[in-house]
Amino acid sequence: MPGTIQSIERAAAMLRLLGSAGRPLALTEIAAPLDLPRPTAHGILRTLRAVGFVDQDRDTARYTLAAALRRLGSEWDRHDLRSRAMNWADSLAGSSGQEVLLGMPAGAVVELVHHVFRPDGSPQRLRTGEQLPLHATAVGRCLLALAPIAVPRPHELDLQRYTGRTVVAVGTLTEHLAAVRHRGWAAELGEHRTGVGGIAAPLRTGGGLVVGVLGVEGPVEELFNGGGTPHPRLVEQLLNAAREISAGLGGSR
Amino acid sequence: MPGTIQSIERAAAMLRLLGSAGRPLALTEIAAPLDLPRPTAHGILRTLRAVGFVDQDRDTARYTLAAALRRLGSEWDRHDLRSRAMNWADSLAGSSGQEVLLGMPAGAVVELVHHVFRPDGSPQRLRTGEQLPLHATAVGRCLLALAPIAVPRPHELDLQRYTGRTVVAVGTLTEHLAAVRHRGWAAELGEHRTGVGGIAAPLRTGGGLVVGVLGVEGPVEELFNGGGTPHPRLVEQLLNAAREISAGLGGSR
DNA sequence: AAGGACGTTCGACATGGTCGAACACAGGGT
DNA sequence: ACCCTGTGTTCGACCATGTCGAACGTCCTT
Repeated sequence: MPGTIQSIERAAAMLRLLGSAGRPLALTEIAAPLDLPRPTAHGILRTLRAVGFVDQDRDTARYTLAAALRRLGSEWDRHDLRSRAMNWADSLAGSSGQEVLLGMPAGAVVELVHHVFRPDGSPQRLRTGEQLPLHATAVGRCLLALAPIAVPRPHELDLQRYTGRTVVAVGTLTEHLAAVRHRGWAAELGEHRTGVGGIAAPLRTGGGLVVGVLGVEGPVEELFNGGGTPHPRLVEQLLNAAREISAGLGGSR
Repeated sequence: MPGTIQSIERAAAMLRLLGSAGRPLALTEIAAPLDLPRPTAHGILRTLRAVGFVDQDRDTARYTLAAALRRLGSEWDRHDLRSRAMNWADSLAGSSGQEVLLGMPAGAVVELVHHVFRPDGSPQRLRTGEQLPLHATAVGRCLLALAPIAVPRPHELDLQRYTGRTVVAVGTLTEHLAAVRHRGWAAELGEHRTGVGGIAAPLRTGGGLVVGVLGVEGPVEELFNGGGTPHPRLVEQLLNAAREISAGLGGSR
């Protein structure tokens, strides 16, 4: 049974030490707890600095963990959510007959991290990476209402008009968001693209934190009945998928 | 000028690759882009797995970034906030003449990551690490109102009574939280400890995310006037310090 | 059954990592 | 001003450790 690579183990121990320290550490404060000679510790730190995992303060010569390590984690968050949700998203497109969107908050927009084509073979464009307005889409509304910390507040948004139906009054939008909070899901009828509507439900991790949103999008007349209410079966399918995905993230609805 | 440690550089490159991949990767999918022979790549992965930075799926043998890397980042978040806020917290204790608390959400409580003594030389105990109830303290109220995603909802809390003034009705608490949202800061008069009150303001990162809370605590009669309203100058000092800390976190009020 | 792809182990070997000695610099004390 | 101490960094001898070709075992496809 082959062993492990000592220098890599030492580097990892160093990163853990820096991660759990309450402040930037000096070389001797790193070498001593790890029982390493100073030049050995210095060589490892120099390498970690070169690869961008550790920063060194120019004046004090003290070392801290670098932001690159944090970025490593959040990039993985995005892909982690995608990999955990895509099977359910695919399945939802099949059962609903509509296209399905998986989104995450990204500043003043919602960014699609996964997109499933409407399964009718019609010509479609892959929308992964697309950024949608928060106020005029169901996925965006869902985040505005249920992840208010992760996105700007309604009055901070540039409420641009996309169609004749787009809500651009803060007061009206705020009322809609209150309804979303009450129901637990969001809806939108032709506000972003004429004739196209959507519904959306939040994805939560443990502790209830909303980290993403699952949405169904399609022609208004297929998603909604005459009174502007989505078909109950469709809402049920959406909420069920969102619930399953959330459970897989350590959360629930 | 000495060089860097090759094996550590290779390990870092591997972590970056796994971090930016959209899915778990097989050994060959890791070795090829890095131009490493498979046994070399395997040795590095085996080590990264041993130190807890990489996970390997038992069935598929594919590799992914491990949660330990994410934890490294969030531990640093705690200490990062502390190091960025402590100067302002110290200064606020000096200008207000009261003890100052710096807290972060921690499940169903707010945990103090920094505590500044009341600067009058009276006997005091260091409270760093102490966990305070969300519903009965100003720092907790602030998180309940302004970081609702990071903490449980009011009706999910165990509304324990600490003094005769503690609010233990969900409805009343919810009204208080609405007032906090309206004002942008929280207050508490003798609800956690008899005769002791506090006020608190949120600390935000870029995007408005509330990640912590700054609070002032002291005798009720020193912080509040007869009508139960905090002295305006004290609120101003608190909000100014919170604003400065938030700016340093890439955020604003 | 044969072949190919891939994860993992083995072990020879050479090179890359280690680390004692030395240097440079800063700060404090006399 | 000089000396001492502490600490970050460099140098280079040396050998231990990391590398990697060959081989093995497993799984999948034809």
